[in-house]
This record gives sequence, C-alpha cells and structure tokens, in this order.
Amino acid sequence: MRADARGNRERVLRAARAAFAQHGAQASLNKIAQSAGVGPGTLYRHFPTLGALLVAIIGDDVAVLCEKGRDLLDHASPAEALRTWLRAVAEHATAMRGLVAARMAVPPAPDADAALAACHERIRATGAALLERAQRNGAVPGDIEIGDLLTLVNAIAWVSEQAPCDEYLLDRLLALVRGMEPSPQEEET
Amino acid sequence: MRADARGNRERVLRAARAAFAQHGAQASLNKIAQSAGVGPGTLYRHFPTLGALLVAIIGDDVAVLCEKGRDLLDHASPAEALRTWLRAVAEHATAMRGLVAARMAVPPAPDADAALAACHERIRATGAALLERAQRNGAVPGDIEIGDLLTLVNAIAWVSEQAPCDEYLLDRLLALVRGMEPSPQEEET
DNA sequence: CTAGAATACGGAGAACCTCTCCGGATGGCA
DNA sequence: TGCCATCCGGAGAGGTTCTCCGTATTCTAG
Repeated sequence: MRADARGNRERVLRAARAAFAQHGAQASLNKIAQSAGVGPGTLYRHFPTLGALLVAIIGDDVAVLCEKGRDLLDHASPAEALRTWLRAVAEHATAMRGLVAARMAVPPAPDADAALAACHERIRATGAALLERAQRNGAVPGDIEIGDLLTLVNAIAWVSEQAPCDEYLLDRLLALVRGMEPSPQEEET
Repeated sequence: MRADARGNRERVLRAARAAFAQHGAQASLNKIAQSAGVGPGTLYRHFPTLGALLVAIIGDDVAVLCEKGRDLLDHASPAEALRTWLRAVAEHATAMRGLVAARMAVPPAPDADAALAACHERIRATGAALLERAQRNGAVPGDIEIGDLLTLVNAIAWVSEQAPCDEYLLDRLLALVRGMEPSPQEEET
C-alpha cells in the first residue's frame, strides 16, 4: 500500500469516527469524505461498503472491551464483573450512536464479513469467560448462553439510544435481564 | 373529505402495508405512491411524515393486541397470560419488519405524536393490567415496570428481525427476561 | 538522479431518494 | 347544469450512494 493511500485511509477513519459520533450511523458518507479532504471515490475504494467502514472503526473498541474483560476476570464478585462488563459493552454501543445497530443491520457487507465475524468472536470469547465464572459461582442461572446474552445487551443498547432523554433507561433495562439484577447489598444501601 | 381523497388514502395505506411487510421500514415512499397509483404529492399530503404513515398502519394492530390482552385477563395462569401477550406484541413488531423500530426511531413526527402517544398508551394500559395480575399472583417480581418491559420487548423484537435465519432467537431472548422464564412444568415436559 | 510502471486520487455524473409547489382536473352542492 | 372548494399529479430542487476513468503521485530500478 502506498504511503499516501495509507494516510488517506487514516484520515477517512478519523473523519468517520467523528461523524458517526455526531450524527449516528446515518451520517453522510459524502460528507465524511469531504471532511477528510478526499473525494468520494477514494472513500469507496478503501471501504467499499458502509459495513466495511463500521467494522474498521469498531475493531479498536473491541480490543479495548476485551482487555477490560480480561481485567475483570480477577474481580472478587464474578456476577458483578459480568454485569460491569456487559454494561461497558452496552455503553460502547450507545456511544457510537447506532453504529453497532447498523453493523448488525447491514445485510450484505460481503467482504467485511470476515472482519466482522472476528469482532464478534473476540467479544464472545471474552464474555464467555466472564459468564462461565459467574455461573460456576452460582450467581447467574446456568441455562444462559453468552451469544444470546450479548445479542440482548446490544438490543438494549440500541433501544436506549432511541430515548436519549431518559438517561437511566439503559440501567433499568439491563436490570430486567435474568442474572443481572443488582445484588441485595447494593439494593439496600 | 372528498370521496376520491378517501379512496386514495385507502390505496396508499394498502400499498404501504404491503411494501413495509416486504422491504421493512426503509421501503421507498416514492414506490409506495407509484404502486398505489398516485403521485408523490398525494402521498405526502395524506401522510406528511413517515411517522404519520406508520402510525396509521399500526393503529389497527394495536386494537387487535389490546383485545387479545383483555381476553388473556381471564387466563388461569397470570404469568403465562403475560408471557403470551408479550410474545404477541413482539411477533406483531417482527411481522412489520422494523416498522415498530422505525416508529420509535423517527424523531420529529410532529403531528403524528398525538396518535402515536395514544397507541403507546393503549398498549401500556393493556400490559399494565396483565402485569399487575401476574405480580399479585407472585409469579413475576414486583419491581418490574410495564413501560420498561414493553421497551425491552420491542428491543428484542427488533434485534430478532436482524437475524431472520434464527427463528428461535425471539423465544430465547424473551426467556432471558426476568419473570419471563418458562414455568417449571413446561420445562420438565 | 531519473524514467517508467504501478498505483491511487478526485470529481463529474448516473441513478436513486425525499419532499414541495402549483396548474389543472374533479367531485359535491345549489 | 354550473360553480367552487378540494384534490391530484408530476416536474423539479436538493440530497444521497456509488462508479468510472483521465490525471497525478509514489515507488523502483537503472
């Protein structure tokens, strides 16, 4: 890859991250290209699909979430560690204002699928470790499956974005999930 | 309202229902108008906003769901009645392929807001009756609030649409909600 | 340092979308 | 039947996504 190409790719990614954070996933790709100082053709050459762009952006965040998950494996309370991590996942999804939702909604994304699947798998592995620990501890029912749990958390994050005026909605909805209710001592204090 | 206007309104609604069922909420309004045999201007005169069109379509379904909810108030098991009804709500949302999601996502919808709020209120009242009965019965935790529960069910319905290949996802996600786990006798049979 | 080949850029433009506007057709009423 | 309020339809403005290809730039080899 030529040096100028790499530079343009970086600039597009920076512009896209800013635009998505501001306007959500329906930010105009044209304007992203414009604010990155490149032509539309350049943007589409680097990222043929909205999905490809999203995955490229999300990749970094996934690494952060996985590291946070590894740290939480040492937490004293397995159940609270799981809850904390899932909340971080939801918050990340919310911070990107529909990015995660769009990532799941984009149907074709033919060439981005491999990278997207890798993201999913890394998140899943991290969550599986946390969930298993909490289940061994008996704090979370054993019939819960990590894939479904993550899907549900994504759904909660998505719907929480729709009502940005209600800032506690995310926590209330997370508390409605089996195994995610706040522990008794937290409730009483 | 003139007779031809009424007729056109009906035809637009029919075409819109078909288009939404097929392409989801991102169906082209232009093509809806075209397939209804009217010009774009006519469509926008009757329904100034995507939200207005959605609410007009959803209105009927809300009535059906409310009636179903009233019937379920006589069900022997309050918990199962609530579960059944919430599943019907989710299935209705799913059948409309993103319609309900779009209804929540459309931000302005200035004149449709009254009708939309009425829909929400009717659903909420029906759900509140079912939930309260189940809570008095002790089958569902008392701290659950009907508004949050419906929001969560909508989120689950939305995310289930994203993975149409997994037909059991909806049920698995619903089972992850507190108070919605299948009753023991169902599990063991 | 230079010349040639490979590579990447960028903007014009096609095809689509939403939404508006207004001249003209049409239904209902006297 | 004739008139007027009402409603229709489509042209068009302004936005979007995505493509194509002549041109400019970078790298490499001599």
